[in-house]
Amino acid sequence: MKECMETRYSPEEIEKKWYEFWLEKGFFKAHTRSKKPAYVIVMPPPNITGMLTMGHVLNNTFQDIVIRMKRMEGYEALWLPGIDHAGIATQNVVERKLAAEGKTRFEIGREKFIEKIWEWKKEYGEVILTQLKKLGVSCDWSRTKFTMDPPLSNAVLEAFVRLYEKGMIYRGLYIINWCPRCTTALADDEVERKEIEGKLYYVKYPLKEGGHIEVATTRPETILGDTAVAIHPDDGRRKELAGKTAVLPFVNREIPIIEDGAVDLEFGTGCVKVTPAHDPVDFEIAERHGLEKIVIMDKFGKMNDNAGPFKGLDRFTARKRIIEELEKKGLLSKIEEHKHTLGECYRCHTVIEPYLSEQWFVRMKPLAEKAIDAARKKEIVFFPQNWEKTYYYWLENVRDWCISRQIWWGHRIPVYECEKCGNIIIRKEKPKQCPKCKASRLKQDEDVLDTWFSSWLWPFSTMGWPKDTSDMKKFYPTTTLITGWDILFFWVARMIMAGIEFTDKVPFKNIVLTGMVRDEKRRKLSKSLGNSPDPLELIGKYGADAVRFSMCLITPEGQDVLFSEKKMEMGRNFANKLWNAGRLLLLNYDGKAVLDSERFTLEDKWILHILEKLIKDVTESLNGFKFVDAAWLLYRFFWSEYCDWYLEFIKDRLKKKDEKVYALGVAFYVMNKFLKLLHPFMPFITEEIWQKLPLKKGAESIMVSTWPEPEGLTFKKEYESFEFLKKIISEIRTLRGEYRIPAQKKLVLFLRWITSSDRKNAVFDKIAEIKRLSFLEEIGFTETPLEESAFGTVEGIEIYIPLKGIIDIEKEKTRIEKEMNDLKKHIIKIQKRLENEDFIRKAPKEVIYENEKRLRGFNEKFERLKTYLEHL
RNA sequence: GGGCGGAUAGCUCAGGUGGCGAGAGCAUCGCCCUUACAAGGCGAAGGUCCCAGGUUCAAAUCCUGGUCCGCCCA
Repeated sequence: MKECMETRYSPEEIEKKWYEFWLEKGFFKAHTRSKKPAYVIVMPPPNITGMLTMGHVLNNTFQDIVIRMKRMEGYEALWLPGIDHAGIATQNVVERKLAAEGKTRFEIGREKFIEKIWEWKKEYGEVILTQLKKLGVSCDWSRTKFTMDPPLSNAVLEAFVRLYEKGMIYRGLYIINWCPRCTTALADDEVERKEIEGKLYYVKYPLKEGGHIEVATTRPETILGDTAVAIHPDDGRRKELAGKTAVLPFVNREIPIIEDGAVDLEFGTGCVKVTPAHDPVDFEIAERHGLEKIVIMDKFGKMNDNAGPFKGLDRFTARKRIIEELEKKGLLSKIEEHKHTLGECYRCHTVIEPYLSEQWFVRMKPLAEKAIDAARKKEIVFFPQNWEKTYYYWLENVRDWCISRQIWWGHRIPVYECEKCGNIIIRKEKPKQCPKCKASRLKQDEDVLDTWFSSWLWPFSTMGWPKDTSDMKKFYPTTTLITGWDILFFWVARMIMAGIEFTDKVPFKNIVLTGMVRDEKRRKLSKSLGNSPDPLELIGKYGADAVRFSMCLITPEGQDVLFSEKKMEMGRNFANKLWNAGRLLLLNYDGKAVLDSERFTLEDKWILHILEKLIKDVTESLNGFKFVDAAWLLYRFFWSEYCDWYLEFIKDRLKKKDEKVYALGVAFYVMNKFLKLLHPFMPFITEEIWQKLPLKKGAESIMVSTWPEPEGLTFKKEYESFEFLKKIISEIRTLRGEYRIPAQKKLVLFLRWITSSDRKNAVFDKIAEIKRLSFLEEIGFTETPLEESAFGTVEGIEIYIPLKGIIDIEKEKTRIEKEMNDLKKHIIKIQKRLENEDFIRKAPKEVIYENEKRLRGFNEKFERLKTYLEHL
């Protein structure tokens, strides 16, 4: 009943088949009634507008690895998926779609527009989740959540009301970051700063008292909103200017010259114009000096009534015109090249305008303190640990969070104003009447909440909070969060704050921060650069397993990944190797394989010994979220040990009827454990092979089988003997290579024992295998050195390959001399060390012993090479 | 300006608490279609461990300073 297997692994149908199987069996589902301990991961919800990127591939692979491993370890493993409504991004997408139809959202109105977004969401909103399935992720899809689902929306309103009632939310008129394209406020961390080669304009303001005062600015258009000029109180050079009055060009406003410590003496002329409604620093100066704050732009960044002659111009056009006009008036004294940073909207990359407006804010200090405490007390742990410092730094310098957004898509702020008496009511549901004056006309705040204001509740809003649901009881707090470091502040830190604030618990214990995926030139992957591969194409071409495994192999812990498609071949080739190893076993299997410790051979014990170590090492690496380490351990074990040595070695036994079943017994045993260790990385192919081979032990699927544990099958002595055999075989192969002797040319070879050794037995027992693996006709033994032979030496043994007529004496001499030179260097180094009295006195005994042993080995080898050279 | 991280083979990276003949993968160069696998096998070559000091019996590893390169925050 041999199954047919192609010589090449083709993943496509196999992946589809097993994913359907797992879904059908409900293996991804987690149960609240389970007695098993919970292990929970909540997926960082991708945007509904999102398409799968390599970044998603990377961190969802990591999440899947952890959750699959923990499931196999016997946890009630829950991986909860979901998507995020992504306020600004989604609104932009649907607005663009409307624009294509020649409409704007204002024309169709708020209600209709939101309807459109829901329609859009229905059609495209879950595309990314479908794409994720192709990757093989084992999420509990029955629990898929969306931030705008009624229970999650309820959680958002609940959080808002609670914070408001505690006095932690306030409304105020402040400078915020304004995106004139999205026409909304943004939080500080939603602004991306870019350094640009800009210009610094030096402008003269006439003084009422006569003369001028010169200021420098990068934004001349804001002149129109100036309400003062400031100098530094310690500025001796301009002391006499203080208290005088400047007259603004264009609008002829008289503004005072004031003194304020915030002025940078070194910058520009040392005098700064103060525009309180368009600059955060100037705003503070204005607060200190009681200055007027004049807004000069509308929400689209167009100059307003306060801009006098420039009214109606876009802010950048206004800048140009103002420069021209200043020049005409002779008020522009010079323009300098000037490097400075500019804020951009992180969603649409429009230049941010600092803008005075009324917004809602969350007081962050009290929340941040508790979040810092939690980390200090190790209630949360970062992987890699370094991120802890960044986390502290941000929280220690956190500013209040602007949470209102002037868009339509999102959770509308639950604030109602009585149209009659102006009373403000904060409530989850719209009140029927004003509790104060009983009027029934109440108007809800137009704004919606920042999307992150719903995301920060994600670990518990997805579990049904504020209700005390069975999910909350069983699965909250969650165990591990895996996400990119770029949203440490946006999201991770805020979730910790929210968790502590609303549930009294940190929302997760482990925080694993992955690097960003970049191209080989270290550039971020982006659509506009065209360096962003389509993960689905990659999966189609190489297989999901290969993409997953390759990404693990190439992603250094906590660092950015340099992606290139070529690297996907590593995983694909590995999958093929795995496939063919499975094929080899299957081709030899006649329905009988027996694991019998009485029949273990040297190579059996060797492979079992290193398997034992592999199990420990892989488990440990994964528990420390060191995915690269674990992947390479698996790669090397399987390819360089199991395939290259073990399977090659047992081929002789596979040909013998009475030994075959026992060899297969061990081969299958090791394969079974190995496939399980690999399964979290390559779920599909491991399932396929596991199902094909006689490996099943009471489980329907490898994904619900048990995680391997060390079983005490250690054989130190046999391990070393086998390593010795490997060295002999390698040495012979090296000699062959040196003399370019092709494998077809069978050689006769002589071994000479230098020291009697218990390893002799190992060699005698495995003569057949040694012969086969180093392509020898015959192995003989000799008491004395042989002439005209290629020579090699391994520990207590000398190797001679008679090469009469073939051997090039001069070449051989050079080779041996080079080897002797290298050896001599090391010998001298160790000798010196051992002759050093301080070393003998101070170094640990083991180190001294090790050095002595190594020196003996080197010397022995050196002497043998020397003798050989003399005989040449 | 403040903070964090990095510099090891041509490239990308490993090298907890000091002690290895300094490793891997890819790339390179030989030889081989040896009945699991050419997406393969066997072998080789390739290093001033960024620089300068210091600590130590001993430094790629620890300390100080410097150079260069990333990133984050003002």
